[in-house]
Amino acid sequence: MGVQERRARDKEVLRQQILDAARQMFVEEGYESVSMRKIADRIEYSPTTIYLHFKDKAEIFHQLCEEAFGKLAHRLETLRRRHDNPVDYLREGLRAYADFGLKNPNHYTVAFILSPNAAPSDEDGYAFEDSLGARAFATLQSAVAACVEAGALRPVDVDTTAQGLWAGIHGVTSLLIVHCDFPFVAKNKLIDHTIDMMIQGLLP
Amino acid sequence: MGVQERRARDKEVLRQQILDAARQMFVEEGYESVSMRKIADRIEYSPTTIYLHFKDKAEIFHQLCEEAFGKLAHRLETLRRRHDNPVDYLREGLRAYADFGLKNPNHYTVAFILSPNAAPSDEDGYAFEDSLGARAFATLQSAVAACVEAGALRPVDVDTTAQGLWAGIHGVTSLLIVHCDFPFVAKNKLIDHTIDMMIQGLLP
Amino acid sequence: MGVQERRARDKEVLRQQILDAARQMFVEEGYESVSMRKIADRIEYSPTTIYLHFKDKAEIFHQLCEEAFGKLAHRLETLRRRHDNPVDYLREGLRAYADFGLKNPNHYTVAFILSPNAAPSDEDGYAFEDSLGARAFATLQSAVAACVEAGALRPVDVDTTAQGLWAGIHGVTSLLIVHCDFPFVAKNKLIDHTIDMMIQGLLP
Amino acid sequence: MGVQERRARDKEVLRQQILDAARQMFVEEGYESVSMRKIADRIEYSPTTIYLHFKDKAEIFHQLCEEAFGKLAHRLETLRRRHDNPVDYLREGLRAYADFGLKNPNHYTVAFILSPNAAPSDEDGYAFEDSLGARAFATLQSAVAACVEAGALRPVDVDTTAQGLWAGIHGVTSLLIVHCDFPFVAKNKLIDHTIDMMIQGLLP
DNA sequence: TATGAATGAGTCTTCATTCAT
DNA sequence: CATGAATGAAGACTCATTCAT
Repeated sequence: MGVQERRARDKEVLRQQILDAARQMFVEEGYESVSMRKIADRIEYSPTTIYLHFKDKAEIFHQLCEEAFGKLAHRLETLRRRHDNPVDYLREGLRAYADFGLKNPNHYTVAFILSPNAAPSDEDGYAFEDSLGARAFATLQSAVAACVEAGALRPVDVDTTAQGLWAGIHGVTSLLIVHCDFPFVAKNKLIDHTIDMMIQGLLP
Repeated sequence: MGVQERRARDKEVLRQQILDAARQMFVEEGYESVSMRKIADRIEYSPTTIYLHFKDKAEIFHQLCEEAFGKLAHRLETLRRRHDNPVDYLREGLRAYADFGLKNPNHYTVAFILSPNAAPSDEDGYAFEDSLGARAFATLQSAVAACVEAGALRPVDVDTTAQGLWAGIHGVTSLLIVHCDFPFVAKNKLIDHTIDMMIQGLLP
Repeated sequence: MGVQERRARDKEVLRQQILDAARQMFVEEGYESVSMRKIADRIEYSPTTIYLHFKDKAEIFHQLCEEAFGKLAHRLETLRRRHDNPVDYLREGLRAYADFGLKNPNHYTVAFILSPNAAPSDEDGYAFEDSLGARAFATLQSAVAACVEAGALRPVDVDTTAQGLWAGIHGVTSLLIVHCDFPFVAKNKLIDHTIDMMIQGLLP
Repeated sequence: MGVQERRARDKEVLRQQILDAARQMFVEEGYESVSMRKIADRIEYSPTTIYLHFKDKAEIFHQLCEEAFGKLAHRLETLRRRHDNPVDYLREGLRAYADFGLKNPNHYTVAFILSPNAAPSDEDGYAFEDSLGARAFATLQSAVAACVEAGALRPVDVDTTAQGLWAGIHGVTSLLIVHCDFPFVAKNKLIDHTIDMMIQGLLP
């Protein structure tokens, strides 16, 4: 029995090795330029072995996305439980989103910056709607709704506003990650200012 | 001498033919999926011929990017001349930026979305800072400055604000390009709302 | 001992499962397209397990061929017992031969149509002469001899005639199998006509 | 000018080298077992080079078929011009068919024995009906028709009879080629006997 | 100037098979 | 008896690129 357990653990370890290598490489080189061979080389296994763990390249990619989405969704949900004031939660949620991205730039890049178009997901019908990404976004959306209902924000359209806020915070996050050489002002200052600017514009 | 001139002209014509074909194909299929052979097929020349005009695929692409950013910069500068009210100009400039991205999704992707590390250009990476893209950003920056000086905006920090606005508009633009499967509200609505939200938050 | 027996029985059952799955797949997809993995998938065992029962793919196939030819030989011998009139038997035997081929096209193809050199069996090539296929041919030969002895056919050379008849019936069978896209007249009509033509030409 | 000519000749030579190698290998190993790599190895060129001359493996195969069909059709048509008596022509045509196969066993094998199913010919819609093979068969068909019209044969169905005759002669030919180890009676004897048997059975 | 021929390296993926368990 | 993990070799095919002409 100990044998089976160790095997399962070994398998999981290798699976994670593959995912780690792939995530890093996708970020470094982009989806198309990463090949199964290169991933295999990096982890020092044969290409065939990868196919024992993942159906194909697209599956690896999608798995990485879900992983990142899941982490983020979890964090946002945890945060919500800690806040009574909806606007505070909105602000903190956006802040947490950016922090998550900056602390997990590889995960963030794969899930949000690289095109899902990159991974064709043929018949699979990998739909953003069904993913954990959608769940993360839903959290934001309901936060906006709560604010509007509470009269804490102008009576704006909830969908549009939620998407606009997401766009804004994604913008800062991705610029800071991708164009890390650009002479940005201090990260925190920029993030806070951007959030302020948006929320300020939504107040009654 | 007439002969030499005609030759030079012919050469330039073919060069443009290549760029035209490539531009269209990059938009349609993305950088990685376009091959020299396919470009050659499209213009009905041999692949070898392309190498007489461009060092490699990256050079073609780089050229197209500069071309596109040049247009953007030019457009922003033109816009400026048409606007007296600095806030109006700011709004229109941001709008033009987003429009540009949506019309040139692949150029935008390579220049702004993807990591410069991942960028295909051979030796040096596509350096955003040196490009015409930087010139476009400078225009935005001076627009913000103008607003503040005119008292049309709160006395915010110009750099931070300009970068925040850029982040916001980049966020919408890139989300719309990359996550085109996401059920966004109407593109124009989302863009306008995002711009409004930010500028509203900056008014005195 | 009961345990050993049950084990032996289980083993035989699995062996038959493998053969059944393989037989069907060879018919459906052809020799080359069937892989050990696919067979294993079909019977829901691991690929490795198959190797406990068969040396390799060729052995499975060889086994299936012998099985099939055994059936053909058996059928021809059964037919013989049912017929008094030697010419009737000859006719029915040829008919049965063609039917057999059309029902087992892949086995027929490997055993009779393809070059023994091309045959997949490892070391020695699938030796027609040693197989049950040879036994089937022997039956045909003796049927011709019986006809001639009975004066039911012209006093032709038995060997030549048997080989000619075999050639003829093999011709129809293999054409129908291999050139299945050719606009043949109805299969049965063609087979019957060919048999008629040949036997008619042998009558006194 | 001489340069262009030599180039064209060189190209044709290489093309033939490829075809020759492929034909032999298809005969020796069967369609599936022959790979582009192996062909390339045999002619000592890189695999890529083959793709400069043929679209894919199937195209090579089809080309080989057409080549063989064409030769045969040509021979049959030449023969027809030499014969007045339709039954004589029929007999000689069948004889010529067998001779062709025995003298060009590789061509014959590829075109008639190996399955056209082997070469999938996807969208191409490679139809036997359009091929030179159809032309060869048409010659046989019209020979039968001529015999029947002239009253030299029984009033049999022309299509069925032509196909039956083809089947018969193909049977001898292919057996003699493929099972060259089988203790057949003398080749000519067997061929003649088979033809006799069939034609005899068709006489009035 | 333009090209046809050629290639080596690379793409994803599947194969039959082995080995330790 | 059965298997999960692993692999080296091979499959068809495409790539960017070079070289002689």
